[in-house]
Amino acid sequence: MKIYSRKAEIIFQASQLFKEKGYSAVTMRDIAQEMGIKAASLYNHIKSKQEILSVLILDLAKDFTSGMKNIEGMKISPLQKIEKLIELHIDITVNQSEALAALNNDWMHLEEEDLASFIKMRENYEEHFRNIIKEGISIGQIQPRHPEVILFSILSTLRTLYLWYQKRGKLDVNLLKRDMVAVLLRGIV
Amino acid sequence: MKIYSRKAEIIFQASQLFKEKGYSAVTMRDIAQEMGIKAASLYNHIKSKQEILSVLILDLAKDFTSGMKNIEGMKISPLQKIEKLIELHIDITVNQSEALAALNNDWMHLEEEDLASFIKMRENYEEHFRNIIKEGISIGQIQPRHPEVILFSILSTLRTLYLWYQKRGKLDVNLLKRDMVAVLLRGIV
DNA sequence: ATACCTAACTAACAAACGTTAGTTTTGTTT
DNA sequence: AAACAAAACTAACGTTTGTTAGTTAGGTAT
Repeated sequence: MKIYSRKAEIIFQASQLFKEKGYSAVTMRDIAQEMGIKAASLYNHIKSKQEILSVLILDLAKDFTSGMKNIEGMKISPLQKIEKLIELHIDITVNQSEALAALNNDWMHLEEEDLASFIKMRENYEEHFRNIIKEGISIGQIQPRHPEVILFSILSTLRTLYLWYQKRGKLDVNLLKRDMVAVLLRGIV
Repeated sequence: MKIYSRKAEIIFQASQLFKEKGYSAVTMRDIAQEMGIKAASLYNHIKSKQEILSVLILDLAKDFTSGMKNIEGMKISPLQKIEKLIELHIDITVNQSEALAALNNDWMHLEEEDLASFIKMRENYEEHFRNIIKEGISIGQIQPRHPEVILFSILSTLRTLYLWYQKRGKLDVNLLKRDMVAVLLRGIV
């Protein structure tokens, strides 16, 4: 992870602490200690603790949104789109697991417009995902089960993959993608 | 939810707040307000904020442990055991979603022996689950894929079911069990 | 040298935190 | 009516919280 500005460095260190203990349990003094400086010095680079959370979550949410837009524009089948979405989540898990943890666990600590904007983006993302599933069902490519159950079972696995990916010795990404697609789409029986 | 003692009532109200904002973001004054009393009054019934978390998480962890023990003792196939485990998780989701949220999100805020004891119970639970999967593979009842990937995809879905169950209008439990078993075991394709 | 910017520092603030001590209210039992 | 236990209260404590203000050290450009 190459870091260019002092601000980005702070946000990165903070994200690691957020991942471990959650936003509310991490203090500005914790973050400062990780940087080897005093808490007050952080404010030469960032506006507030809240700004750190906001940058982490909203930037990542935009990545998901643009990833979805990109995949939707492809001329491939619904099932292939779902495969691409699985790969998108895995790439993000591998490269930005700390921000992903914040997005998953601490989004409710965003304030005002940031909170509203995040919720909107998430609803929008799920809506597009659901439509791909529905289309897959309508052309007989996906089993005619409640789309909501399918959407949820895929998303909940992908969203919490970061918890598990680190624990089990960081296996090969391409292998992981293959296995994940197989298990999520074709089941285990 | 029938509540018998004042202490249980406090723990229940606290669990609802923990589910919304997480343990660290909830103050004793928040809990007191929910009870219609002052924060200091809580201490007539509980020892500490930490005790609330400990009761919530460890009691539920014991439910999982005893549920697993019960299912393991049944004279049924590995696949049927997994079905029973899925049903166990769904029952707990429906009846104790608040405690489940605490167990999922705030276990790391347990202290000392409680933390150690929780981690041990969780590792033990996963170990038994994994063994059932492995046995299913060895007798050809489950596809010969990495057991870890199967375990994770099932568990991550079941563990976060509480987030989704409330949102989508509390559908019938038996229907949910049937759909969940179908999607998790037989896939969507 | 001068000025200037970056990034650290010390010191402090007001608010919020979990918790304790001691007291009063409330409702039930004798 | 007196006694008792349960459960509330007020007041306060020592810490920790996010944050601000003003200052200082180190490097770069004029």
